[in-house]
Amino acid sequence: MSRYNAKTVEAKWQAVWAEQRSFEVEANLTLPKYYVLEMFPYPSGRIHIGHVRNYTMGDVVARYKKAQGFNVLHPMGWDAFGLPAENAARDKGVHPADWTYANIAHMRDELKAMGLSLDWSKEIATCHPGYYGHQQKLFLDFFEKGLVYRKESWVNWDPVDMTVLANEQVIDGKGWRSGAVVEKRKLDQWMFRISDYSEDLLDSLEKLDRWPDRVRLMQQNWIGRSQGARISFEIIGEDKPLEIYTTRPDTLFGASFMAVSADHPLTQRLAKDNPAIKDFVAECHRMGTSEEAIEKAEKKGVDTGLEVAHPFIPGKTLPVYVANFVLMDYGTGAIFGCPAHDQRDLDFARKYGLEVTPVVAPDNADPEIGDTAYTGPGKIINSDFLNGMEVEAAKAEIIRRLEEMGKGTAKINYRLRDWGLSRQRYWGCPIPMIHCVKCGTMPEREENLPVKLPDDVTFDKPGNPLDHHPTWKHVKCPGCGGDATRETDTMDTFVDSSWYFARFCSPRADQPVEREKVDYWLPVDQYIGGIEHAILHLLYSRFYSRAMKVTGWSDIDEPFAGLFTQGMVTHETYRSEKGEWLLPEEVGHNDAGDLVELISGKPVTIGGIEKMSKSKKNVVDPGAIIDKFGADAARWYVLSDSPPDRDMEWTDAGATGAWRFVQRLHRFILEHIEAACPVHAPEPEEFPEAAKNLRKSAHKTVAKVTENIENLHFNNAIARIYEFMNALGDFKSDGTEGAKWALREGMEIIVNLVAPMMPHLAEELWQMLGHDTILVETRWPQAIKALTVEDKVTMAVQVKGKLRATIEVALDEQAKIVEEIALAQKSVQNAIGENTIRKIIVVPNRIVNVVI
RNA sequence: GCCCCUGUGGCGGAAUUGGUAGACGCGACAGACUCAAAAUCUGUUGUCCUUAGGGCGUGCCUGUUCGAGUCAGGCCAGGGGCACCA
Repeated sequence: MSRYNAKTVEAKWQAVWAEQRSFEVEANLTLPKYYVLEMFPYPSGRIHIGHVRNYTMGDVVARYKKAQGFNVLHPMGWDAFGLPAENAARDKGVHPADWTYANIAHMRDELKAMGLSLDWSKEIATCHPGYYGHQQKLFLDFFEKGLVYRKESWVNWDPVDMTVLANEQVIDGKGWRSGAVVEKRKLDQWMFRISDYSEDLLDSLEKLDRWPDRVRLMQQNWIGRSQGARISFEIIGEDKPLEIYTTRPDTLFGASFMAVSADHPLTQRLAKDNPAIKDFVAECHRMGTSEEAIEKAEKKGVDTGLEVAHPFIPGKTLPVYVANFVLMDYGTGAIFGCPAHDQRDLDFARKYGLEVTPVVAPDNADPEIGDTAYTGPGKIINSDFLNGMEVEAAKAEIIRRLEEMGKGTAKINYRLRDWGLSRQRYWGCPIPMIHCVKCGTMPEREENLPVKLPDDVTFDKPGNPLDHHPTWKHVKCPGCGGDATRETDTMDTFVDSSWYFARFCSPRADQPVEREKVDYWLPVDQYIGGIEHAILHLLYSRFYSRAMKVTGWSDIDEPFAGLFTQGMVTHETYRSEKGEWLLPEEVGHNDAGDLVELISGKPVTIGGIEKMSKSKKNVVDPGAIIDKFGADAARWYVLSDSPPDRDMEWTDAGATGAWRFVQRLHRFILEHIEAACPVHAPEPEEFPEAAKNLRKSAHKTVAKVTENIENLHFNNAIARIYEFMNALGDFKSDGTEGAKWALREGMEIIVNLVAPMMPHLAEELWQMLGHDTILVETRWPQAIKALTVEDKVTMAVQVKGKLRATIEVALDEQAKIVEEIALAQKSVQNAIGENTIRKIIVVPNRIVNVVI
């Protein structure tokens, strides 16, 4: 018998779909639309299992929705700007564009081999001027509406390579290539005013009811709305007060010091003639720019010698410190320290011998403070007029008093900062601005868009190639026509991915988007991607859709109506003797069974199981899997083994099981087609008992699989299909018309249910079943309700919560009768023994619990 | 450090959302077919008590409940994000 040949069959159906343009769609107001989108990939060179998982999930949804009669938009593109292309240019001497387009070509072939229902006619790449030119247009529109501005902000500076480093390029405070200690440096940078939308971005999370709760929670915490107070402290001997922000004004009587940021104007002024402060500020600037680095550093400070007056305790003064844990970007860049009720303040106070006065007493607990600050609720003590109040009441009262005195006010603060989009790199979208000595910073004229990247660049010098290009930046000012220079910074690649979903609606339009198209297709109905994008990418995209509304490009606030965050695909990490990351295929076992580097035979260290990432090289090439077992088996495997929202560790064993199922289903249809009735035969009047049961099983499966796919529980859908396959295998036909008909029905149903996951095999089987239509144009099966309900149920009988028997009763049987049957069981009687029955709980159709 | 998530057999996981823990798959073991292997098929497979029948069992500890994998509180372990990786 011929075995199923995945390779030829898959190629055959891919050709058919391409020829029939099965997945190319146009906006059509007479049809209900459904927009399925998976996060587009970075063209790193080859697809990895994470992509296979992500795109298979999206494909199942897309094919399922199409079978449900929706007009489905399912596009694909490339997040093609970014650092790795420049690294390749430096390391291998390849031009970033050549490297990127070669990678795209290879990965496109790989994706096509997966048989995804993508509309390839809508493919876009963000590094193409046809894309980024429109991004520049959007930037200019945003600039005109005041959504973009320029501000000095901090970057990681490598003093040896004379270049700006990304956070991931800073390892233990040192540059990854030079090894030099990284400094913070201030540069003029372009910013988006995302913080203007803090409140809206926060409040609108409520409406995103098809987003995972955890993502909404993460965004909520990220935006970080806090209700607090601004308080001004009089600095002794100074005219201007010190403004602070606090979320705990109720602890003001426990204040023992003030702390200001190293970047606070007061600090900068004092540093001029105080070497100790100057040195300390310099030390702070040697810390990285990441919040993690700042939080993990030892809490340190330096006394400025200044003192402030306590607003409520006459004669009491507090010393002012410059401290490394106070952020200039948050609040006012200055705080009061209340060590008893804030851990950082406590660490700091212990280090510098500052006083620790508890002012909140937890109920029935000793307010003695050791090494742990008390941050819980309680009653206020040691605080004059606040004594005896609960924390919340005390906050309100002290703000009222401060307002009376004109020394403070209630203030809502957000943690969310404006989005710095400037990057000092070549391989990104040029910022279309021009600096003129006379006119200042001017937007480029629209007719000059796109501002294209120059091709002739070199990466042999440190710094930004655009900056040392001989001619590119020298232009005439669009205002006065005089000599001027182009902005040489390019945009953060998050900008590219903040509107690509809108561009897909009209990917070849000569403006960023066409209104009718985005009005029809947006928002994305189901967006699928990694949880690692839970905050930044999704938040930036939400901001972008608001900004595009302000500039008239669309009318939606929220770009993604439904979001699904798939778990990451993880894999062990490997390092060579020298500490370099190694790909799994570079690693193997030697004769002695030790893990070694295959080329050199040198030992390999196994690291943790971590998210697959380019930088750690712990990636698996799925090409080999597809080559060996076919795309259908690979798709089936990534869906079957783990719940889609959880992390999945790649193992080779699972793929074999999927492959076996492909064979089993194919063989079953092949061997049983003769035993089934002809295609489109009319339904007979009578069914033998076994056929009735098969039909019940089939229709229950349809109902469950439909529900599972709706909820994206693909692993459960597959388990149900396996169960039905087992039922089909167990079916004994008696040769009657009813049996033949039920067998065909079962076979057709399983082929339909399997189709979104294994589309090639399903098409092939559909044809074998005698159909001359193709499955991608076939409607999803409907479960017959009457066949999905049973008239009998099995109920569990517990005595004192322990299972003692199971009983079979009629569906929705009266509680009294159920009790009788339950108590009649011998094992139940044994368990009850001499005890008296106190109560019997009957949960209909589920369980009986006899309480003794 | 801060925020979020996860923890169930040898393994991936299921559990009608508080109601029979371990569906389905992988692996393993035994058998059938075969000269043999592969493939396929059948059966067994949480654990302990030699069996009948029971005991124990969802990271750990406490609690709520007739009943807890599921809810609450406290721990432990692993993972993700922390604003210039994408």
